[in-house]
Amino acid sequence: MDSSYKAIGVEQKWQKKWDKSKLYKVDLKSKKPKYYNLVMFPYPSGDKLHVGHWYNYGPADSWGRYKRMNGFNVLEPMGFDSFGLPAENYAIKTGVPPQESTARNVKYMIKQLSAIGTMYDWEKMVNTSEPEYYKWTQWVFLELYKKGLAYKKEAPVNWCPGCMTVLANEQVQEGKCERCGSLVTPKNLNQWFFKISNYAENLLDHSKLDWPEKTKVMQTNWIGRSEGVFWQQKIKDFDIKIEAFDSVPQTYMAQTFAVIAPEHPLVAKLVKGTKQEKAVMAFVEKVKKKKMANKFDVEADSEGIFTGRYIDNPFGTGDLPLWIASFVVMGYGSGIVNCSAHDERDFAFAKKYNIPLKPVMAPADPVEAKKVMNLEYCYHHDPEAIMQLPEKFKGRKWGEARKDIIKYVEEKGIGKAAVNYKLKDWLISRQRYWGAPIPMINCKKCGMQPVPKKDLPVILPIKGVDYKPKGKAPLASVPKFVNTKCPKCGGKAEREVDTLDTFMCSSWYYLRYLSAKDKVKAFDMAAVKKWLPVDTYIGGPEHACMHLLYARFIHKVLMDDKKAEPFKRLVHQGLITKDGAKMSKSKGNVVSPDEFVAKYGSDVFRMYLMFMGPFTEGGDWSDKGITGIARFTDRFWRLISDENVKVEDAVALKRTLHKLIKRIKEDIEKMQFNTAVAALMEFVNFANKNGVDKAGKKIIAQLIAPLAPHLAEECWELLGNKTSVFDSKWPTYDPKLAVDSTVRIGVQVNGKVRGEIEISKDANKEEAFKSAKSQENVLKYLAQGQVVKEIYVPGKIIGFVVK
RNA sequence: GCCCGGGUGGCGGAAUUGGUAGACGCGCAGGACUUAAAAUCCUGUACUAGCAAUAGUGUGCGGGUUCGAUUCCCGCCCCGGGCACCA
Repeated sequence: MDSSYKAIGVEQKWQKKWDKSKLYKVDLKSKKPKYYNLVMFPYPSGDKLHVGHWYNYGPADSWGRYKRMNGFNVLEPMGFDSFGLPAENYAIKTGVPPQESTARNVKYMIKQLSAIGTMYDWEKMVNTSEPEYYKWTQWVFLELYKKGLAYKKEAPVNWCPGCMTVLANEQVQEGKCERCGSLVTPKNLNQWFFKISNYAENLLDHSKLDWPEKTKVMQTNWIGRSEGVFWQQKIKDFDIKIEAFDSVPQTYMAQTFAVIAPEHPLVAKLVKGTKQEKAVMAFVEKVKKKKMANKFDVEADSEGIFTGRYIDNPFGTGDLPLWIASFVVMGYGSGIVNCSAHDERDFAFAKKYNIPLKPVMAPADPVEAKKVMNLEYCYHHDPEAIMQLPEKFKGRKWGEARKDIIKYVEEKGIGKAAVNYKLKDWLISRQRYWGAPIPMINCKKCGMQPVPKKDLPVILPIKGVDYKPKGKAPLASVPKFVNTKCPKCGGKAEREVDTLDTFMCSSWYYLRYLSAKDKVKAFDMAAVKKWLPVDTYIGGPEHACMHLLYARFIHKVLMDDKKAEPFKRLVHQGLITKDGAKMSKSKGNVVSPDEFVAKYGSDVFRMYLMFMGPFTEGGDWSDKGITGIARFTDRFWRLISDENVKVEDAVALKRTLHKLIKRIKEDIEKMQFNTAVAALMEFVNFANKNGVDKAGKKIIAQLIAPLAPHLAEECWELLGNKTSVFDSKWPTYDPKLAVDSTVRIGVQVNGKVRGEIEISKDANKEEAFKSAKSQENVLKYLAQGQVVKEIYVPGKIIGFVVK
């Protein structure tokens, strides 16, 4: 008789049953404790799901199933982040409207996702490119606009003169357009921003979050908080006040020059009509081009030019010549920096252009101090350094004097204590078609007006759109879309033709799942209060500084609570590589799960991925071991379906089962699915020798259920159950039974293992040593000298020290 | 350059409040069943020596602490990821 497990048929059978019985439909109002198990939603490309998708969704689903069996009402939704460039590029190439290709891809992807055997509640699905979704994305924009967090300003974009369009950073390769190869140039455009920088301080607070340390550190560094002062100063002969940020204000007496960023708008004004104007502007152009082409080398291209202007030095140490320096970052601080001898870059710059330097601190060691004062090298970042100047702080330690110096410069009015961040405001407008239109209207009379919320959504037109870029956003080519009435005065007005960054769609979707069909509001606050924060959010670490930061920001704004957090526990799945490289279409190394799933079934494939190693670490793909899991699955099935198994040792079976329940629980809680699978294998090996009763079979069917849902259902049914194993209660264990009564421990002499004894788990010292000394091999080594120390750690080790 | 991870058999990996390193699986070798093969089952498998008992070596490298170190400390090397002129 062929008793082997027929995975394919069984899996289809259960997927149909689950579907029909609506097993995974979630009642959001249920009284059961809630559990929001969220996984980052995918972009619906037309490609098949690859191993990476499975590695993400399979274990995430196993986790949800485990929580469900532990009595939680688990919400496990799925949706599609469907706006974005690939569909638009496809449209440009083929003329197929993104609406069509996207709808097709979504349909295809739902089918594939279902084949994994996940418990998604498809009734709650969201699709960000559908009007019923992006209507509310627009609504979110208007909320931010209302709160004064959305504004417009000029900002540079990557412009491809060949394609006549704006390029995303990743479309620029070595300064050239990735498609046509034209040299990309900077172009200033008036664009929309969100004031995420207003929330910098709140976003730094990770105290309520159970996130990987690495991710929190990445966000912290990204936000880049820095304490210091803004020097208050003016440019000589001009009525222009300028600030300069300084995180090391102790240098104030050391400042001998100042530098300004080449891109700074003041530059042209400062040199206008002077004899150096031409040279300066040429220099500025040169640097700008280099920076835009991403060809800027920090070391090699550190250069500058004197503006001919001076900063009215407020420190009484003489005026500071103002130079343009290529290394100054425009977007940080004010784009102007006061320079001193105690900064590596400033030091090198001054040496290069023969600008005088004046050290004000030195090491305690007099020989080194002399070198520093003679400018032999740049000395910095040492809090133990001794101040040499000015008189007021002379002799004090540099690190310690800092706060008094800040106090002093504030009193003198030459500086203001301040905190500065690297985090820049979020640029949300895109000169693209396939995105949510920005709901704003430009009226010549009334200015920029928000679209009234009752008029949402601003529908993205399908007909008459020229996807091919012609120098303007594609929507500008649709007069029907552009021409509208001013909501304020009723006169002729024009719509905003830019669309929203897709990160905006994904920064609030977890709220929409809770009320996907709601026609009157973006999200149901009662449901949000009940279901948020998301209990576990699973997704790739590449989103640490973009999506995860944006979502936290938007959440705080929408909740009107700067402390609100959307995602409580965050888990990053590891990356699956192929021959050490990230899988990608262009490299042609994408591994498809299809042939494996067709051969072994989705349970085996899922378990194999989990068995490969720790979930958070990923690994290099190899199909070498999948037969091991297939064998295990067969063995498992045979064990369950064999009715003639005799139990040899009932006590041992009981203890082994309780130990197993404990291990599986602990492993799954830590998302170490690999060791959970190993534990089940060990049990099957044990049961094949010792036998297992029906009660035991039921337990292992439950334990394997999160990892191999179809197999578990089939076993569960075979064992006489009429309802789903996922409606059964997760087995519990008795801690007293989950340990062995005896243990095998090693016996060491001088740290080397010389024997092994089996004794009762909590045997006393005498018993243990007696047993140890009954070992011939141990005695041999003990006889080599005097026993000076005896060590006994119950359940772990016996040790003797012999001299 | 700076900040995180990580380095364990032929391979994927297991084990860390310091306590028998290598669970589990793959692969390999031998055996059983079979006319044969596949499938399945059993046995062995870190390396070196030995028939074996056993001994020596062994968790990237070099030191240290300890009765005992994959685990703790110091100094390096290599791999992966992130940031990268942030004054």
